[in-house]
Amino acid sequence: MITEGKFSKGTPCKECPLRPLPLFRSFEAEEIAFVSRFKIGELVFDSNAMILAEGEESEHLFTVLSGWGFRYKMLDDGRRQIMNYVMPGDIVGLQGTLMGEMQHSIESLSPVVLCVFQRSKLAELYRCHPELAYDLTWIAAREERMLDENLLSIGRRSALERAAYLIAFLYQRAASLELFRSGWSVIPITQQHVADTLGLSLVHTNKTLKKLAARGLLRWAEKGCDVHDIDGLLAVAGWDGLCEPKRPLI
Amino acid sequence: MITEGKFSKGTPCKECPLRPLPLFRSFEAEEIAFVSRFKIGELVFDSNAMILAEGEESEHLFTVLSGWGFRYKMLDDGRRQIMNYVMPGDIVGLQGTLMGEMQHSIESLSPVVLCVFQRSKLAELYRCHPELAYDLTWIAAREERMLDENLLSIGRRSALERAAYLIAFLYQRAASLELFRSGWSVIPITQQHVADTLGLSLVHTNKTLKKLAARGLLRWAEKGCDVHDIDGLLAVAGWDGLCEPKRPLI
DNA sequence: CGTCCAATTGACGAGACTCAAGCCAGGTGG
DNA sequence: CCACCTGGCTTGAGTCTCGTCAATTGGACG
Repeated sequence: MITEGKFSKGTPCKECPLRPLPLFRSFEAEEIAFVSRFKIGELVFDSNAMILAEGEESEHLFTVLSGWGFRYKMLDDGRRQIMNYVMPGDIVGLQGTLMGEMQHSIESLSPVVLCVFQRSKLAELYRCHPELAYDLTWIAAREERMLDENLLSIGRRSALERAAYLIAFLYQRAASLELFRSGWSVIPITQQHVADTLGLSLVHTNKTLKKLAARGLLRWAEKGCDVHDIDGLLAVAGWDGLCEPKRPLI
Repeated sequence: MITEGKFSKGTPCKECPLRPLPLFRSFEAEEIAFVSRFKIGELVFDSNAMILAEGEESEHLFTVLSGWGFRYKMLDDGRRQIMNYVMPGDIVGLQGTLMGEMQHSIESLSPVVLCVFQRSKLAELYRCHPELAYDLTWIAAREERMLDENLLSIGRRSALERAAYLIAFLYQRAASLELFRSGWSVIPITQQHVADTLGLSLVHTNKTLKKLAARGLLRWAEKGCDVHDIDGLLAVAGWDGLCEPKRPLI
């Protein structure tokens, strides 16, 4: 379960596989040059590894280069709530970097590669690269927006709507990152993850997902959820779908 | 219900009544001078006024100078979820400023005064005042942290725990702003607000609050919730309480 | 004195939880 | 190669939390 990440030098930012995606805004050569100096290497994790733990003081700031993970908190008695999922391009450890101690944990759902940034250079980023500083705030505001949607879902949607919303949400985020190019559109989570995201029990989550499957909207596959009918899911959730403008990337 | 705010010139930032509070970090004269130029006036709202509406393009950025409000989203059929509450020192409209359209609405719970900032000067803030830019990111991260706690609560705590958590949370935030100096510690919300925050029905919320009242932890007063035993509430919620370091203020 | 809003209360049903088994695939060790 | 184990999915039964409906109270206000 808990694995230390392996450190390596990694790819230079100039050749970053994410930047060319249409999802991300374009970058000045100067910005990329700074980010290159900001980045001190990469960390590689297996599936089901603890990437960051609540209470930890994260020395660094990270960007997800590849893979899936999830961000969660736990109560003392073991109840777990998943707050959000992390995917390529997402920033990880910002809270810890800004405010000291991490208030949540992050685990991987698949092999994950993180870009590691030097915390001490953060001040330089704010001083010398206001556009990137702005981007950091923007990314924090984006996370807030996702949390708002999630909260709306858990607080006010029925179990069926919630489940449909979650799967549609994850599908759309992954699709916009072109993670499904291989033909398969499988989201690498277990039903326990779904339950802990939706605030439901595992048993009831299972029965709810069955209903969505019975309508032909999805199928539970070997290693996750296979989406069959994204429009159907959106309709059940009563959700317009993700509408993301071009995103920055640190 | 819906009221247009009234605009006025307002107090100069040098004499801001919030800054001297021990809760906020100290500021350089230069920073205050910039913020003074950044601020273009004040907006005053009555109780129960719509401060910002979902879908609106907010022309400006705001800081709450005084009063209480709440931030919420609605589903098409009228179900409402309150995401968080806004209190003095909180920034309002950042999402709208950064990303265009507002994705949530804000209403006042009491008379509210907002400081109005010129959106067009935001770039200058990032260019010339990296510490303030950093503060903006910090504040966004703080909001995220509150949302995380809230999500944990709604997803995984029982109705009684949730209610205790919410009241304790609001009480502590208000106390740290010294809003209760007058002797009264009344949180100006209705049970409908509590219900819409906790994701419960009004009836069940009422019964839950009665249980807390029966234990002597609070009392429902004329115009809100009167906290009697904050430690008792924290204990029921299984929560350590707010632990906030010195905060920035824009 | 009526009206309105918020709080309250009781009755009843639906949705969600817990408990308890069973199933199936993949991995491991003999 | 097979027996065993484990993790994740499935299912049924019984219980309880929580939602809905409906009616009432009580204070504030005109």
